[in-house]
Amino acid sequence: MARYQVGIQTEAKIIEATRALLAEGGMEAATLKAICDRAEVRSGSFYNLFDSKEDVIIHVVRESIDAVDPDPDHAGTDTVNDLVSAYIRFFEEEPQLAKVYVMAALTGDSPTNGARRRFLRHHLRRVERFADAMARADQALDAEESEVQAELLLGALDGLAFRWALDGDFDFATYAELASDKLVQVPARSSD
Amino acid sequence: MARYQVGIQTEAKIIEATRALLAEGGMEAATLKAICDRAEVRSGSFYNLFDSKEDVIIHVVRESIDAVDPDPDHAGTDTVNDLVSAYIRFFEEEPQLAKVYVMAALTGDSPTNGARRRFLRHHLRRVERFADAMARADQALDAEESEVQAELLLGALDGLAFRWALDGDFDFATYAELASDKLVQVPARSSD
DNA sequence: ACACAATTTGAGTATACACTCCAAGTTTGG
DNA sequence: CCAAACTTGGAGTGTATACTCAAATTGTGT
Repeated sequence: MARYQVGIQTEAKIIEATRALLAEGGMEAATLKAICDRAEVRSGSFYNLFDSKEDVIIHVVRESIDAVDPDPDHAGTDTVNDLVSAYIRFFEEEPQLAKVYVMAALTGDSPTNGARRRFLRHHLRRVERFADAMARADQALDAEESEVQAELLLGALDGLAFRWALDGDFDFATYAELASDKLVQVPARSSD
Repeated sequence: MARYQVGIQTEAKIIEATRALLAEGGMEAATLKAICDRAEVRSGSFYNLFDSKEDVIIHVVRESIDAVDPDPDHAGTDTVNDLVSAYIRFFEEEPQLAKVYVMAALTGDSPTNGARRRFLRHHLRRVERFADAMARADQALDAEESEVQAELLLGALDGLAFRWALDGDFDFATYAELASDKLVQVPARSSD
C-alpha cells in the first residue's frame, strides 16, 4: 500500500524542524530530541521515516546547497555576474538556508564530516562554473588563469559568507559585489 | 609552597595533547578522554590542573590567535604587506596552530561558542589594523573606505584559510598574495 | 465495516561524555 | 627526615546522546 498522508506530513514537519534548528544553532543544536520536540513527534516516528539523524541533516544540507545554484542544468550560458548575483540573492532571499549552508561547513559532528566533504565537492563544482563563465567573458584568459581567478573569487565570497554567519549584521551583499568587481575585472594591461 | 615540577610538566603535556587534537580533528576530536589518553594522564590529574575542558581549549585557541599577530604591541608601523605576510607566514610555519585557529571557528560545541565570539572579536581588531595600515599607505583613503577595504581583504583571506582547512592541499599562500594584490592596490582612477 | 498496512507511541538500551572524589603516592622546604 | 602541600590513579556519578522495539492506534482501499 502507498504512503499515508499523515506520514508525509510528519516527514515534512521533521525536515522543517531540522532546517530551522540548523539555521539557528548549527550542527550542535540539531539533536534528535530537539528535532522531535520541535516537530512535535516522538523518536519512534522519526525512525519510522528516517534511518538516522544524519539522513535528515544531509537532506537539509543538500537542499541548501542546491538552492545556491542558479542553473542546476549547467546550460553554460550564465555570466560571472549571474553567478555572483545568484549567490547574493541566495543570502538575501533564503537566509535560513544560507545559514545552514555555511553552518554545515562551520560546525562539527560526525554527520557534518559528510556535510563538509559535500561542501568541498560542491565548492569545486562551483569553481568550474565560475571559471567557465570567466573564460567565456575574456578570451585572453586560459583555462588555468580562469580557474585561479575563480578560486580567488569564491574564496572571498565564502569568507564573506563566513563573516556573515558569525555576525548577522554584516552586509554580505555589498561586500560580495565589491569583491566581484575587484577580483573579476581584467586588470587593464598598463605597460608590458 | 610553590608548584611542583611534575605538575608543571603534566600541564604542558595536556596542553600539547589538546593542541594536537584540535589541529587534527577540530573541536569534536578534543574529548576529555582523547586529551587524557594522548597526554598519558588520568582525568583526576587533569582536573587537578584545570577547572574544565573549556579551560585548556581556550588556552590553546588563544595561543593560536596570538600567534597570527605579527605585532601584538600595535606599534602602528606595519604595512598592509607586513600584515598579509604575517598571516601567510603563520600558515606556513605553524600549520598546526593555524589549523586550530580556523578549526575553532569552524567546529561547534558549547566551548566553541566562546571561541567563536573570541574569533569575531579578534577579527574586528585585525580589521582595524589592516584599515590603519591602508590609510597610512594611501592618504586619499578616508576612514570608512579603508575599513571597507580591510573587511574585504580579511574576508578573502579568511575564506581562503577556510578553504585550506577543508583541503590541506590548497595553496593558501599563493592565493593569499593574489588576493592582497588585487584587493589592496588602489584602482588607477581611469576616468572620473 | 472490514482488513491490514502504515504510523505512532514511549519506555527502554547502549554508549559517550564531562566531571567528582578520595585514598594512596610523590615532591618539596625546613 | 618529617610533615605539609601537591599530584595521581581510577572507579564512580549524573546526564545527554542516538537509536530500538513491541504494542496500540490510525488511515485507506475495498
